Amino acid sequence: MDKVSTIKDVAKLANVSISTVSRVLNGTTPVSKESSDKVYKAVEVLDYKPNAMARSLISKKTMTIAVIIPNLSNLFFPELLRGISKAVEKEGYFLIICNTDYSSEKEEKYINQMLERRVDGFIIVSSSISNEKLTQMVKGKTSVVFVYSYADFGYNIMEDGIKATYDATKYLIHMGHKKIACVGWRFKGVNVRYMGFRKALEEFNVDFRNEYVIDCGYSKEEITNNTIKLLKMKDRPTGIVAFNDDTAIAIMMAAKNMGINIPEELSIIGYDNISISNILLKPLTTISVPIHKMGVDAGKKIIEIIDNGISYSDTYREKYIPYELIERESVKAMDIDKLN
Amino acid sequence: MDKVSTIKDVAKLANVSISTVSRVLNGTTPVSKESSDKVYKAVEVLDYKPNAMARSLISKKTMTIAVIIPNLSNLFFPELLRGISKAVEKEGYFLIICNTDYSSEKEEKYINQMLERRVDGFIIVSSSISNEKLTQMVKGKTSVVFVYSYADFGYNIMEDGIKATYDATKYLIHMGHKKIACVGWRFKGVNVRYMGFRKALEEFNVDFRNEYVIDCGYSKEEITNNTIKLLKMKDRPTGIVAFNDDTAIAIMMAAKNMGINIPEELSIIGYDNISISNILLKPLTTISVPIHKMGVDAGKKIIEIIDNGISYSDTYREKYIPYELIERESVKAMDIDKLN
DNA sequence: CTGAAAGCGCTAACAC
DNA sequence: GTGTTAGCGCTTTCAG
Repeated sequence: MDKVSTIKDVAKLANVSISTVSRVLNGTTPVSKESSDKVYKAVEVLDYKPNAMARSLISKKTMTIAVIIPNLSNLFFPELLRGISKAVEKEGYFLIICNTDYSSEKEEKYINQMLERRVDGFIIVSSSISNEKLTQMVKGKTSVVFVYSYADFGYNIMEDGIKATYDATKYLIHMGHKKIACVGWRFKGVNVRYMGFRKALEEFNVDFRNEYVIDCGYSKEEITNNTIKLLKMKDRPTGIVAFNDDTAIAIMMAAKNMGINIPEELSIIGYDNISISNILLKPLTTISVPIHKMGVDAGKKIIEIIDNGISYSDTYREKYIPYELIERESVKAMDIDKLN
Repeated sequence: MDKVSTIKDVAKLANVSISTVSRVLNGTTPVSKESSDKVYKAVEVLDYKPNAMARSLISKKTMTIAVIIPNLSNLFFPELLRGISKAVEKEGYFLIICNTDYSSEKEEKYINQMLERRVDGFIIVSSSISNEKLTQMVKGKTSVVFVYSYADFGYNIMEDGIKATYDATKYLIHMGHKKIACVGWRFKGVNVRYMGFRKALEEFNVDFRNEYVIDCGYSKEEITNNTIKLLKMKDRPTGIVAFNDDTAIAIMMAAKNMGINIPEELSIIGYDNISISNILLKPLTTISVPIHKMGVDAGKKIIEIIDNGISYSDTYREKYIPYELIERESVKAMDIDKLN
């Protein structure tokens, strides 16, 4: 590899001091045309590129934002990323992506490494770190925006998850379903979706059955295996509330492979409305969340926080993002005679 | 924001010199237990995190790899990213993602900025920069791996695009189609897919019709509009070769909205086999490319190049990646009577 | 307008 | 073992 040239090389070739080089390159102080011409020529000849790290060391700005995100397979995340990326690039910031695989150890590790890199800010998505730890790690130390993370400080973006899942469940109930299962996660983080599910069952007097609660985490494989078990029950559910579309899709595939028709024999409602949910084998009825917009919001917000040095040290939560239930084809109304 | 502490603060608090601090933190030289204990305690108290930039300035290593990628909407790219990310994280590297929106200006800008940041290497995906420019910009200056980019130097990863598209087109021909269109891009970069399409038509003596060539770039909107036009033709094609699955999906949707059934009235073959292609409204017949594996390969390779200082300055192209045609449900065999 | 010099936070000789 | 010193590549006073 060719040796990269430094400001010194440029200065030497242009026959000026390094401060002059710095000045013409940054336009900080007026410089004679003669000098600046010489500098530009030298820069050209040497293909000089200022070292951003040396610069950052002084300016204390890295123009980079760390995105801590649990995975890239669930399309929700790339879509969010797209929004973040769009908002942030416009302002000249760059994104470093840290994939945690839903592991809190990895998440901690990455946050610390990003802190060492002195990134200007963080966007932490679906954090799986405990609140106390999170507080200790980042509160007051850097700018941060949370998305789907239940921190008790900082700026948080998400919709009302309890209500949304409540609505999804209610929808199934109103469609005449009595045997309703949920598939997702139960014990990870604050489980608003599970809470919403329970709430709806309770409120509408639908039997809650523990064997209809599938707590399987986020891996496709686990979801599939557990769903198969669920659908093999003698008394299987007629409707499933999936805690996200990614899960709903896995359930659909499992059902398809078992020869169970959707929605005739099994209704499914998802959550997220990821872009592909309407072009599936059976277009998915789901809770639609403005994913891309959330990304853009998160991106804009983190920059605002960085630029204005706002510190949302105390609890602050954006008003919940609006969501909406989209009816497509994956849920069927139960026959009247089956209603009782 | 709290002031972040430096090695100096630690040294002062621990009552040792900064070199001692550095030594215990890096384990470079033995240090007395007494000193190291004091240092650790001070680090703890001050919550000291070494400044990675200062460190990089000396070590000339940033442990970061820039990924230049045209967009995040086509699922091909997130899937590739996932592979890259997986391979690279294992070795302690981080990814900085640069979204070019298929714009060569943006691409140039980002490459230069990443050069300024002294990233250890680049993975450039689907570059839209000319070969000369690319050579001038990066050749000999940094480590780089290309994916789907037709550079005449460096390490390149891709499959034999001409042959693959030839196979896709041949498949349609063998299924009895005589009126075959292609939808994709024609003039961007080296257009191997278009070449493969033409080659098959020619070889099997199928009429080539210029109005069946839809050169519409990558935007969903353009694809949709152009497809509608194509399908409104009095003498519309019975089969379409889409240059990627993302395009195939847009075509499917357009057809659906026009009330045209797939595959009964229109056959479509895609390219990429992105993960959702088999759970679509109509599972897509497509050319399957090992996307995730390509990502992993790219990640492994760039690290190998960085670590060993290998410089693929001269033309070097990995043996083409294997691909395979996956038959699903989006292509129909034409009736015998229509064969002539 | 321009150069010399200090210093960003750290590592790596170099002495003791 | 440990402290002092010289940079890494750059920006920014401070003189002139």
